[in-house]
Amino acid sequence: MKEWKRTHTCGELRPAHVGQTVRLNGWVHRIRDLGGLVFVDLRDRTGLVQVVFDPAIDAELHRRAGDLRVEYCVAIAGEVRRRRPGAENPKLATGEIEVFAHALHVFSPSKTPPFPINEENLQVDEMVRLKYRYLDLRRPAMYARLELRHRVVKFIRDFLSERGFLEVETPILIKSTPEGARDYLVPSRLYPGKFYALPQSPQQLKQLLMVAGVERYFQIARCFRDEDPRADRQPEFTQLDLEMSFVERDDILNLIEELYIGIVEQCSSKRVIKPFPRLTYDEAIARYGTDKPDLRFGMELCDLTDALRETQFQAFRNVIESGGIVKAIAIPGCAGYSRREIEELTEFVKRFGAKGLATMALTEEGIRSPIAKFLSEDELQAILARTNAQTGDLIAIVADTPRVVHEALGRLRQRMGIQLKLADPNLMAFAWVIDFPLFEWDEAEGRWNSTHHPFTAPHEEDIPLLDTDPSKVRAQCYDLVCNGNELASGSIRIHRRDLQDKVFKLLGYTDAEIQERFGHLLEAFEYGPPPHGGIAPGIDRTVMLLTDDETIRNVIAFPKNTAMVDVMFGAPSPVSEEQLRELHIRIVLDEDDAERHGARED
RNA sequence: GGGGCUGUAGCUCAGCCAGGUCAGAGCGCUAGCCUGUCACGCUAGAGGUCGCGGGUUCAAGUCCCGUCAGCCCCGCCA
Repeated sequence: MKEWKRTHTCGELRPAHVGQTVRLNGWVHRIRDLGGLVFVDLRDRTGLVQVVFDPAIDAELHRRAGDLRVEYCVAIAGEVRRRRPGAENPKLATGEIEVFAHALHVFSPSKTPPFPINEENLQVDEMVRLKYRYLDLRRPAMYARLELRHRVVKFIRDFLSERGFLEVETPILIKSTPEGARDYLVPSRLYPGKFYALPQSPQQLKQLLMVAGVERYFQIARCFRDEDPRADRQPEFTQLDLEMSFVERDDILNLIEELYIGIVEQCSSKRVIKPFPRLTYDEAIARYGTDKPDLRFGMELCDLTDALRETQFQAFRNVIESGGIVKAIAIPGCAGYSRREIEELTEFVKRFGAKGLATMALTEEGIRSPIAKFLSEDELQAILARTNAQTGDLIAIVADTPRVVHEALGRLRQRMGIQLKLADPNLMAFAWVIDFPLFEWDEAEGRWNSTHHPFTAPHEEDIPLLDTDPSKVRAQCYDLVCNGNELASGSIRIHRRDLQDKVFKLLGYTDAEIQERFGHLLEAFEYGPPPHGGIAPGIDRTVMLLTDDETIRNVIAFPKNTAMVDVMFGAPSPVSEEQLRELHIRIVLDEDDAERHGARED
C-alpha cells in the first residue's frame, strides 16, 4: 500500500494542480477505450477524475489499461495536465484537467457488478440493492445520503452541546413494559425463563436522568418496535431523544424550532417558513382532518353541517340528525374528472370508513352533480360560498361521524395535494400541533388510553376535569409535523407523584400493575423530581424529508426489507441447538410455521 | 390479520387485455477495430426452466386456480 498511497483525492483536482505528479486511489467508474487511447474515470467518495493512458507515455501501461474493468479498485500515478481546448467537461468538477498516467496498480479486481454503479437515474430492484448494499452505497447518490445524515447528526450534536446539553447513553437491554408497541425480547442465559427487552424509546430513562439532575440530556438513540413495517418505518430506527428540566412547553418548542431551521438551512437547499405555525389539535383536525397536516397547500376542509341542517337530502340530513357532520374540500381543476375517476376517489375514501363521496363539479356549463337535484338553491350557494370553489374545481363532500369525515377528507386532501403537485417539493412546511387530548377512548378495550404516553402532564387548568370529564383534559404535549409527516412528539411530564397516580388509575392500572411496570420511576419521583419535559424527533424521517426519498430505507445504511428481513445477512436466522439449550429455550412451531420456515439450524 | 400492484436475459423493460414466428429491445458482458473520448463509436457474439406448482387447450409468458417473493396501503405503531 505504502508506495501507492494517494497524495490527492479524485474530486479535488483543479487547474491549480496542473504540472503536479499525483497518486490517486479509487474505483474504475467508467472506461472509454478508443484503441490508441484509453480514458478511465476514476472515482472515490469525493468525485470523479479522468485518467488518460497514452501509449506515447508508456506503451505497456497503455496495454494494461485495456485490461481494466469497471469497479476494479486501483491506484494510479500520473501528471495533472490541463485538458486541451474544447476537450473540457463542464459536467465534472474536475473537468478542466485530466491525469496522464505513468503507473497503475490494481489493488483488487471486481466481478461485473449485479447492477450498474455508474448510472445515477436507474431504478434497480430494491431486493438486489439490499442484497449487495455495499455496492449500492458505492453509488454517489447513496454516499451523499450517508453524508447528509452525518451532517444532520453532527449539526444536532454541535447545536445541543453549545447549549449545555449532555449526551448520555442509556441501556439497550432493559425491561419489558408491555405498553404501546410490541417489544423485542432478548432471552437471559443466566436467568432461565427471563427476558430483557430492547427499548421502544429511552422514555423512562431520560426522565430518571432528570431526577438525577442532568437537566439537559440528549442522545442519538436507537429505538426498537416490533410492529409491521411501512415505507417510513423500520423495526429499528433512530431518534434524537431529548429532555430538559425547569422548562415549560415553549422552551422546548423554541429550542427545537431553532434546531430544525438550522438543520434545513445548514444541511440542505430547502426553504422553511419561519416561525413555525402552531395549531391546536382541534384546529388541525377541523381544518385538515389530520393531526399531521401538510401545510404546503390549502384545500382546507369546510364545514357544511349548519348550512345543510334543514336539507331535504336524506343522506345528509340523517347523518346530521344523528350527531354527524358534513364537510367538503374543493379539489382544484378536477371538475373534468370522469365517472371512473370519481368512482376511484369514492373507493379511496371508503377505505377510511366513509360510506360514500358526494361530488359537485363546477364546470363552465354549471354545476354537474348527482346530488344537486336534492339540494335547494340556498344550500347549493352555501356550499359554493363556504368551499370558496372556483370554476373548474371538484367539490368532494363526506357526511358521517366527525372521526370518519376527518379521516376520509384528510386523506383525500393529502393524496390530491401530492397528485396535483400542489405541494412544493422544495418547501419544508413545519408546524407545531399542540393541546392534544390527554386521553382517547379505546372502543375495543373499553377504557381510556394515553394519547401520547402516561407520563404526559395535563394542562394545569384542566386537572379538575380528570374527575369529571377525562375526554376534555388537554395534554401539555406537542408534535412537530412537516409536509404531512409526524417528525417529533413530546410533552411536559408529570412530576407530582399524586397526579401520576391519578392518571395511572384513570388508565385502569391496578396498584400491582403500576408497581410492576413503573415502580422504579415512581419511587424516583419521591426524591425531589424537577419539573421537566422533552421531545424525540425521528432522525431517519428528518433525513428522508431532506432527500425527498419515498422510503426511510434509503437513508439507513443497512435497512431491513418490508418483511423485516436483512437480505444481506439473512437475518433472522435459525440458531444452533446448543445456543437454544444455553438460553433454556425450546422452539414450538405449529404445522404451518414448520412448513414455511425451518427454525433450527441443521 | 386484510387489500392492491408487481414477478420475462446480470440490470431496466416490451410481449399478456384478442392463446399459434413470442424468446425480444436497450444497457451491461465477451471478442475484434478505433489517438480526444467523457452515456465514446463501429462490427460480431454469448446469455432466459417467461417466480414456482397444477389446470384448461391440439397448443400457455399469454387464460384459470393455488403458492412463493417483492413493493405499497389498512389494522397495528402508549
